Amino acid sequence: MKETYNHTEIEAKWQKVWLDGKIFRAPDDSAKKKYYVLDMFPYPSSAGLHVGHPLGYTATDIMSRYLRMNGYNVLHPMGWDAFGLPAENYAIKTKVHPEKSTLASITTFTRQIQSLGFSYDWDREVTTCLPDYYRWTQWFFSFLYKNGLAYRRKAPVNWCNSCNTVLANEQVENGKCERCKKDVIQKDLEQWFFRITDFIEDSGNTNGLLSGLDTIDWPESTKISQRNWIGKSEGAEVDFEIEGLDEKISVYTTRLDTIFSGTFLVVAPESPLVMRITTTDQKKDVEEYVKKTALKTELERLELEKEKTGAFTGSYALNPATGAKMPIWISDFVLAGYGSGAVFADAHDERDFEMAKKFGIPLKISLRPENDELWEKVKNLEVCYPDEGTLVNSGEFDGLTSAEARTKLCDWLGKKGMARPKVNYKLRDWLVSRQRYWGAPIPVVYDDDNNHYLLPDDELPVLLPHDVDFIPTGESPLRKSVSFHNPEDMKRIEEKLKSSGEMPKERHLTRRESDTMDTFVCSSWYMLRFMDPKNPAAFASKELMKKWGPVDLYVGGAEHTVLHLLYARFFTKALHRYGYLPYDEPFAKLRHQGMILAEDGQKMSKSLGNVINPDEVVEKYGADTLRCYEMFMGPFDQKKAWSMGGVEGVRKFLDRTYRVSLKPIVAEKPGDDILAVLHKTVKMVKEHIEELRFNTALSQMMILTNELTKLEKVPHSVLETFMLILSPFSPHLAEEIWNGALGHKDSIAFESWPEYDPKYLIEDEVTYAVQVNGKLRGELIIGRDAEKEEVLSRAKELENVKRHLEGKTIVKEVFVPGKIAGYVVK
RNA sequence: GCCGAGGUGGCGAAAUGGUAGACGCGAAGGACUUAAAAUCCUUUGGGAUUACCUCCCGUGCGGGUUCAAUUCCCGCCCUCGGCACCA
Repeated sequence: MKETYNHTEIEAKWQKVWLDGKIFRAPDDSAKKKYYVLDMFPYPSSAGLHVGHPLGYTATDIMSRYLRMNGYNVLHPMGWDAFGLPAENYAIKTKVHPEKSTLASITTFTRQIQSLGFSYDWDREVTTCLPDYYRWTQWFFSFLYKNGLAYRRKAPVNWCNSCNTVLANEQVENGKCERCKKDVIQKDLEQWFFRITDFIEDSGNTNGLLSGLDTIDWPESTKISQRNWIGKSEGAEVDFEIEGLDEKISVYTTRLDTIFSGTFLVVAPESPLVMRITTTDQKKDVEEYVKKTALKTELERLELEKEKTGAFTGSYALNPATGAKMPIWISDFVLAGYGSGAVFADAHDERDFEMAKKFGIPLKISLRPENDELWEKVKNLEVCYPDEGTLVNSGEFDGLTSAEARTKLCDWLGKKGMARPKVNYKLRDWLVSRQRYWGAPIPVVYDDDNNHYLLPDDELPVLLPHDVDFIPTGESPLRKSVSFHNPEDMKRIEEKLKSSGEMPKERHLTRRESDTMDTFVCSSWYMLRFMDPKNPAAFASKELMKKWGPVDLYVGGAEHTVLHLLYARFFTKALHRYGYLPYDEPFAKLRHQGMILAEDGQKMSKSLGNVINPDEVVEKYGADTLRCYEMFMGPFDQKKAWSMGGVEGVRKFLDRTYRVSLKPIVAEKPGDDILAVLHKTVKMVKEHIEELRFNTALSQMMILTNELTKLEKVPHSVLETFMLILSPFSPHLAEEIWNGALGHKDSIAFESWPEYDPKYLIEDEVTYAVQVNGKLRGELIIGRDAEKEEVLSRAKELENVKRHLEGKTIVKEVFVPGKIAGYVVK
């Protein structure tokens, strides 16, 4: 071995050995117990790898290497989430085809990831933008369609004017597009949806998206986010008759206890009901208001500070509890997509209260708060009281609490057929069609009457054509592609559809579906493809999915708490329901990595010029240093700021470790002192790896290196054990020392994880902290077997302790074996 | 507004009822060197005292439980993240 630690040479050498030898291949036929460790696969951006990527990848690599050494057959794959808008936007700007730029980015990412020495099974690499992958994405569309879980519907949808495409609810942030941060507007369009709402509750033996959360080991905060996003609420549906019309309005409420104070109804302006109930007198007002609302952006509508707006329809509904006439208004604070798009309004809701005040609509009170002072104000309609209380002005229900009243009122109205219990959810079906080019084509064709037909399975894949203009026009770029609508293909498909009887004889196919699928569809099932990545006959075989799945440990950023993680659960549950999978949750254990901030504490960004390039760190300090540094920065799941000083500190640790290996390596028996530190380290590293507490695992190994630095000669067995536990963190250096100084022939990667011997952890002498009234007053070093009486009487004799006991009476003695000797004095 | 995470030296952080600040960075001093770098050693929360023994204060703030609280309980403050007119 060389005199100095040459990371460049060492790392290149071992990476070649690992890659060429394919030593991390996960065999399908191994008898060992399986363990599936998965990273959220990256979008290969043209900016290259970010230092945030190796944080998660190092953690999973440590776990994978650790588990292999513990006898597991570890599946640890890597692939590319390669469809998506950035490549397409880049194409619009530069005319470089997205496929070209994406494949170039993948090449860069591959080189960068491989330069970090991760133990991926590269034979399982998948790339979502290649036909052998996306033909199965298309298969999933067909699978969902055939089971009634994919459907086409005209609905108000989120439209981004800048990206020229529709967006899923999950992709709208504060009324702005998740990607380009421009305003999102509402449009009525016919789009494809996946019926994710069908999987909220349990059905058959498939756990729902809600109850399934109780079966998986995920961060509680992520589970809570998913529950909130699904937004289950339990209430009642109440019918309101409309005066003079043979029509009823059904309204959802969680506050049936306030029904007696309901004085008006508010309907969403988009509701189809609006035109039917508007009287001739009010037509002008209402139409004007509806038009104005339609022009507003999502952001304007969400503006919370704004005054309530609205228009009177001229119609009246009848309160089912009191029979009173209730004017029906329209206002944009009522959401068309939730419940029935209508609410009954009263004085006990802040929004309704505001609306009534603004338009002079009469209000009534039906709830009394505990506080008398408040009650005076509430009674006089000076303030809104939206909380629960005691019923008043509610006939026979007076005196009940809100909770009691809700049940009784629902029964009472239920008997008259005017109300029933009802559960509502915020989660909507997933809108998956996008008017963009760089995505998986939807396997559907249309005829001259605009009827759609699912393509037969043998027509898959529908290849993405290359003869397209990327400039977004609001119409999908694929629409005008000539090769996409090749007459021969269309004719063949038409014949197939006609011979199967799906298509009437008199119709003709005119076009393919030109929308592509949301890229989240591609990433909803990739964890399954890794289990059987080359299968030409299925997205993955049942046997291999049973063998490898579910993912045992999934690691990625917390930004995917709803989008990807919810969609992937939905896909898994759909497959489970139809018998493809023996499990209904894709990720048994999930952990998030914290964000890495720039040295200035801000987010890394090109415009701030504070981005750290992992390539430069690898070149200057080495991959092992980068890996260990990122693990040493702090708790894995917390955000933390980069520090080049910290990088150098970790590099010094590896330098010192290297120098330890240059000392004389001797066969003689190690001393008890070094064995005590060694075995303590083995124990702690094992425990801390299992809890993903890599920072403290490394601290302990630093202590060991510091101890070894003090020795003249290094016992062979000590260095051997050290390299074994260091190898998951710093695999190149560990291999080098294992093969060089320690003289082994085989890779360290498949050696057995060392056991620690508890006998070295027990010290002959222990130090007692001696406390008087809980304050430290001295230390007592004594044999570990010393009895309580002996410890307490010896501790009492310590000079300083004596001083604090002088003139006081001992009222209690405290004894914690091996730790505390204490006296409570008065 | 609601939900979640967090607040400990000059800095990143340890310690989940038992000696607060392990480990690392930074800083100061020393050894080696012609010198520097590298390396090695020592010191390093604040204050009093300098007898270097000891005492007081100290984990966002205010209370409480306990012999003992960063840790448990109650009430606040601040920072960051998510959701947000969901009736």
